[in-house]
Amino acid sequence: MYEAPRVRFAPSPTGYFHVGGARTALFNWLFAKRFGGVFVLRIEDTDEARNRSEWIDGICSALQWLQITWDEGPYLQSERLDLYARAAQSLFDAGKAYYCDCQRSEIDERVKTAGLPPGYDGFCRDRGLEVAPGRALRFKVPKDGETVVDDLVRGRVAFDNGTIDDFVLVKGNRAPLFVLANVVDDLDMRITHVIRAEEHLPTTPKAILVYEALGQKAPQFAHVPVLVNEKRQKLSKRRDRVAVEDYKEMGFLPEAMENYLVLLGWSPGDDREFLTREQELELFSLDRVGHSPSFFDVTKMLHFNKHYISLLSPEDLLQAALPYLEACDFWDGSTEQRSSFLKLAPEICTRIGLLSEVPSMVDFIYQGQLKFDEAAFSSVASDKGSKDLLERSVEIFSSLDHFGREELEVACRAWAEESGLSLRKLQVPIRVAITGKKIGPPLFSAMEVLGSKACLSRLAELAHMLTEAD
RNA sequence: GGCCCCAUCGUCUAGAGGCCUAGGACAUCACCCUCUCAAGGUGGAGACACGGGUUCAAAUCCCGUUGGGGCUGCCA
Repeated sequence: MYEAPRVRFAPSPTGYFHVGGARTALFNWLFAKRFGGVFVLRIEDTDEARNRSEWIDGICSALQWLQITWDEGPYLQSERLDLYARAAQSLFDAGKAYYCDCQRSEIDERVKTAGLPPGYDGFCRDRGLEVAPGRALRFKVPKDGETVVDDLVRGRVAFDNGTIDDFVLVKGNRAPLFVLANVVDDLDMRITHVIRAEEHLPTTPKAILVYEALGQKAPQFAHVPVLVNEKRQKLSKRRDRVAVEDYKEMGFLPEAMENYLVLLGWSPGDDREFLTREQELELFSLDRVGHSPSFFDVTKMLHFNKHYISLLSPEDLLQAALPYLEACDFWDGSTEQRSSFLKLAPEICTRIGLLSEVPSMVDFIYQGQLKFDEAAFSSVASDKGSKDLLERSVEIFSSLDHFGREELEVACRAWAEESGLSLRKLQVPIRVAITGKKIGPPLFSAMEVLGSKACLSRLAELAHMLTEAD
């Protein structure tokens, strides 16, 4: 369908990696890979406020984390300035652009007194100004006709040239602006398809005009809908949680985030939601991209995360949870610790939504001095039967030949039977004694992993504490 | 203000004129399962913004209205 397209993802370094950017990058990547094309990474750092190497590293590592790999780049626009300067010069020489020394305030004032709509009034268009410090280079937009964007997702969008101001190509300090650098680079990098957020649609006719002025053919455009917040506004750093890094830190798995993101504005056309990369590659197409903005819904993304976490092998869960474990003072990463973690892993991977929840599920195994959840402790303490239950449990468990989950369960069921208590009721104080909490992995598995010695002493200890409290 | 885009359950979406008394998923509610919590299972509630056309037939096509959003910078 498309022959070896060349696409690019061209983020501007802002100090964090925006989820909307991640989605755009993903669509570009999928499109390129689907048709055997090339994915180029280009950093748009022409604005001096946006060029810091650690920000660029941040973009790269976030992309890598999401498994979005680039074939070329990262190219830095800040290192390609001469290219833009040459293009600007040729535009000026051809009479397609002119220098302007107007200050913003002057323009605003003129426009206001003339009762014109806000924007540039073309004051310098015919003044024949030469290049000089402080003078910006503006593009001479044709007065008549229209510029059409044949958008791959939106169809034909026409703009009246009369509504487009003479925009700035090069700043007074010689720095190129977005439209210029963007066009020059897309040309130089032989980009065939520009897949980007819809917010760029209104500036696309400007870009097309520049391509034409340069005597070149414009690439194909595809504008994908933006991501919005619950108030349906474009996601912004100020008011919304937009950094991919934040979600990584919260404990989202990259595959969960990627899978969630691909479904924002695109669908495979059937009821499938959990998709592998292979399936996405097989199914992705621009004409299945929707036209309306999507709400970035963390709750639904959490659902994907739960799913992918539940699929993790014990080893993979450990690996993924390591950063959270290592932040805990009880974790030393010893072989013993790892092996008991691995034993309990199958029980915890269906019980958490975020990797950051892992420590609270396993901490009881590693704490020398068990930390009790306050509410859990007081609910056990307030129940008069707790102490007897605990003392009795020590007797029962210490007589076991083998301290395994099955034996523990059999013993407890028999005990419940004879005492007339439900298994559910009976396990409450035991669970709190063992794990310090009311919720957690299945009790008998937890006990098996902890081992008989520690279990028995914790049981006795809590019983003792309740005695003292009396 | 001007230009542009958008419009199916609360949310993400399926739907490319009859298959739609509109399907799925998340969230939500109920029930089942159950050693806690999850997971899983079953079921419920829940949408074509409005008004005109076109057509034998419209969620699907056209026009308008309304609503939302984006752009309008010597940011990208």
